[in-house]
Amino acid sequence: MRLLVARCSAQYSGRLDTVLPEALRLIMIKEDGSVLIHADSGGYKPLNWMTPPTVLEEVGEPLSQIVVRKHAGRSEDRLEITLTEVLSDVTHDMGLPDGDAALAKDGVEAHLQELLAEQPHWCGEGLRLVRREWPTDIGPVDLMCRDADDDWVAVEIKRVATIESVEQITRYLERLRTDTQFERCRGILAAQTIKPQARVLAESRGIACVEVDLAVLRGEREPELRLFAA
Amino acid sequence: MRLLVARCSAQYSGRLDTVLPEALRLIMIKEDGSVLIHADSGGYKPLNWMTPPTVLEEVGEPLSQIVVRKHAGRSEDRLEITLTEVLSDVTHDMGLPDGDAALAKDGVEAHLQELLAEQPHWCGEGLRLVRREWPTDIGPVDLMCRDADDDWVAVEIKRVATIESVEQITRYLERLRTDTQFERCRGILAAQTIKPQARVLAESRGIACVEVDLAVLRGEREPELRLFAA
DNA sequence: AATTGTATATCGTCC
DNA sequence: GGACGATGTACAATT
Repeated sequence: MRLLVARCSAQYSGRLDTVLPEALRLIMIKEDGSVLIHADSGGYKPLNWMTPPTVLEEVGEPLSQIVVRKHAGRSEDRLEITLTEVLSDVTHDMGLPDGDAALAKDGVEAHLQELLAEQPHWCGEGLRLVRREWPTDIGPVDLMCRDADDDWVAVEIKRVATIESVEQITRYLERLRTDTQFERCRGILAAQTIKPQARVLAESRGIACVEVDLAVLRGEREPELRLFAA
Repeated sequence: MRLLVARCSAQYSGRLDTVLPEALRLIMIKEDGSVLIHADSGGYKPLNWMTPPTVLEEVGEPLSQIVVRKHAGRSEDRLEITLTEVLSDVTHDMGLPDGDAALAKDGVEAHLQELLAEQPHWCGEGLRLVRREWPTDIGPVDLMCRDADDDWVAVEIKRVATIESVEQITRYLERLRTDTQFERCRGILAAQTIKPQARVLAESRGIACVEVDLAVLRGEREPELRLFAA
C-alpha cells in the first residue's frame, strides 16, 4: 500500500464527470490497483476513487501526475490526479491478503431469517413453519407458514422494510393466490424496522406488519412487555 | 490526519455486529473524528469504519487499543480496534477544510432534467414544457408537458432507467389519470441508459422510452443520425 | 455477462 | 430531526 500525502487536484471522467480543486489530501494506492483520494474530513467515502482492475501511469520525476484507467463497458473510466506538492510518499508491504482475515458479519437479513424460521411465532401467534425459501416462479417466499386455522401465511423478512418490500410481498401473494390452494393465503411483513410509508401501504393491502428485535429473537432480552412489568 | 499501519483486529457493534480477525491494515483517523480501517485490497469500502461525530479513546503506551464510540439513536455504536504491532504512526496537518475544494459533479440526474426542461423536444417531437417537478400527492413528476395535439405528457427522467423507474412513472400516471383532465395523459421515460427489461415493461404499458445523450443535449455533438450522414 | 438484492449503504434535500 | 430519493451507489450472489 502506497500512501501519498500531497497537494493535488483531480479530474474524473466516466459515468459522470467531476472536478476536484487543488487541496491537501491523502492518496491511497492499494496493491490490487484500487486508488482512493481522501480529504481530512467527510467520513467513509473518498472524494474520488477507482476500483480494480485499473492501469496506473505515473508521470514526472518528481511525481507530478497519476493517471488511473479502467475499462468500464464500452467506454473508459479515467481518473487524472495532478500533484503540485508531495509531502509524504511511503509504501508499506502489507503481505498477501489473508482469506482468514475477512470481515465476519452477524445480524444481517440472513440471520433474521434463520431466527424467525426457528421461532415463527414472533411473526404471528400460532404460526408453524412449513418451509423456508418457498419457491414461486417470481422468486422465493422467505417463510411459508400455516396459522392456527391451518391457513397459509407468507412471510417476507427484511432488515429495513420499505415500500419496495411491500411491493415484493404483494407480488408473491398475487402469484400464490392464483393457485386455489393458496387463495386465502395471508401476508406478513417482518422487519427490524418498518418505514412509516411501508406500514401504511402494507396495512392498506391487508398485509400485517411485525417489528422484530434481534436481541429478543436470540433470547438475550425479554420482549418489551416485560420492561414495564417490573 | 493520522495514519497508522498496524497489525490489528477489530470488533464492531452497532446496527449489526462484526468481527475482523488480526492482519496488517491501515487505520485512518481524520480530523473530524472519522475512523476507517482499510486492507491493502478491496477498493472503495473500508472493512470497518465510524463516521463523525465520534469519541475516541486510546489505550496503552505503546498504543494497544483504540475505542471509537458514537451515539446512534437510542443505542451506541462501538468500534474496538486492538493493535498488536504498530509499524507506522504518522500525523499530517492537512489544514482546514477548504470549502472551495469541494468535489464538483457534472452529468447527474439534475443536469439531465435541466437540459430536457430547456429542450423537451428530445423527449418527443412537438413537446412543450408546462412545468418541472409537477406535484402529485405521491411525489413530483419530473416534467409535465403537452404534445402537438395539446394532450398531456408526463416525463420521468433517470440517469439509468430500471424496472423500478417504470413502476414509478406508472404510479404517477395511475394517480394523474384519476383526474378527468389527465385521463389521456401519456408517459415517457427518458434516460441516458435504459435497461432492456425496463424497456420491455415500459413499452408493454404504452410508456415510450427515449435514450438521451448528454453531449447532444449540450450541443457538443450532433445526434447519431448525422454520424452516418458523412 | 447481465440481473437481482442487500447495505453499519452514504449523502443530500425537503418537510 | 425524520423521511425520501439519488448514488460514479458498491458489492455479492445468482442466472
